[in-house]
Amino acid sequence: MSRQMVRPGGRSARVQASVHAAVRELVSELGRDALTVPLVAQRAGVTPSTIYRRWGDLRELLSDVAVERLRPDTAPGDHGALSSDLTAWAEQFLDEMSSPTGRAHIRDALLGDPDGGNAGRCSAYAAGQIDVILTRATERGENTSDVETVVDHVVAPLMYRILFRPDGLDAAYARRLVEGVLGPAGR
Amino acid sequence: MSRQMVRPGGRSARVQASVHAAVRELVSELGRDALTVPLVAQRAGVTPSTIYRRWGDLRELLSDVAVERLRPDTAPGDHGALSSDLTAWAEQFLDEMSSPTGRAHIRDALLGDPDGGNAGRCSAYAAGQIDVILTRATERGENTSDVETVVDHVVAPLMYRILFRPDGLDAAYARRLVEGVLGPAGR
DNA sequence: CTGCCTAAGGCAAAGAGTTTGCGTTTGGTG
DNA sequence: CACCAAACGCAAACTCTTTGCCTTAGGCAG
Repeated sequence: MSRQMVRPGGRSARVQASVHAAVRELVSELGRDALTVPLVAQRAGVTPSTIYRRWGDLRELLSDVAVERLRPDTAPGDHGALSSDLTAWAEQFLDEMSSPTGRAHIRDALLGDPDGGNAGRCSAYAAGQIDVILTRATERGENTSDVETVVDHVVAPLMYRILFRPDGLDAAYARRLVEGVLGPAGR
Repeated sequence: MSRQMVRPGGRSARVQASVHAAVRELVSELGRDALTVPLVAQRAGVTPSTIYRRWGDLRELLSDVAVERLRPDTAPGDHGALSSDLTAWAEQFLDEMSSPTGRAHIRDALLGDPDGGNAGRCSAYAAGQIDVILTRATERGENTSDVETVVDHVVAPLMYRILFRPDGLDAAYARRLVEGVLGPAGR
């Protein structure tokens, strides 16, 4: 239902853009909890029924918007070595995701997502970033792990704690996880 | 708002029990998506406003019920060795949690949970079970990891994949995770 | 370029769920 | 036993959601 095969151009695209923009504006103005479909519709200049028909309900709409905001907008930085690349990425990931708005986006993405497609997309974003880092390391001739291992040892613990135990998370924990997967010496 | 300091006995307790029971009945009869607050209220023999005032909304109520169902009802089995105890527990955990109803409970518990209290409770359940297993191993004289390590290396990957990538999960994966944390030889 | 065809949106009424004020019941407590 | 406040029931007001019907406007074939 989300990321639907809308007609690619014209009115459909305009409506989608305007609704997404309305959601972003209203979230920052009134806070996430104050949103309602009629409110978003009014700001976007459409009728509520349009939103209900396209997205089903508010949660799916928020899920759509959340996934977009979770998409990385830039390739991970190149610091010259696998261990620093991965550490920097993990620290930034934790920082972004563990903030109140980051957590809200993750929850939204997970929630309004009957088929799990949006959650899968989030996971793919992270895996993609890690793949870039590992590929770069391989090209340097470094000895790398594979993506799945890094997902299991770094992304999963970070995400688990963000979702289930938001307390006591800091950059040092992220660094420890990266050390754990590469070996203490940076391998 | 959930797990509130309700008056421990009398009517409040009866209402809570009857509402929880109504949720469980209706979920199994009509499916989770068909639930509404008025429906639950009718079955429970209370008025909708009672539910709204005690739980806030349907999601928080479902979160409450879900957490109860995620609570382990029995101590982890004793198979005589750490590696078999942990493997059996992980396999069962994956099996229960990755089923459609298990996933639904996890999602419900996470979703209707503004302050994260319910999610923390879920995590504590798993940590408690692992602690029992590790303590037993220590008493046997086995060389054990600590709970946090097992959470990071076993629970977190399982949960991450259940939530974000529900495909391709099987008992072998759970076994591999346990081997990873104990060492391939069972340590 | 023109004219169909259909997906998508607008509108408005009907339906359903949510919120709230007020009076009553009922545990807890001195 | 008497009091107090939490919790509940009731019902009205309100908001959100759903739905049928009509109009608009992309896309596409001729």
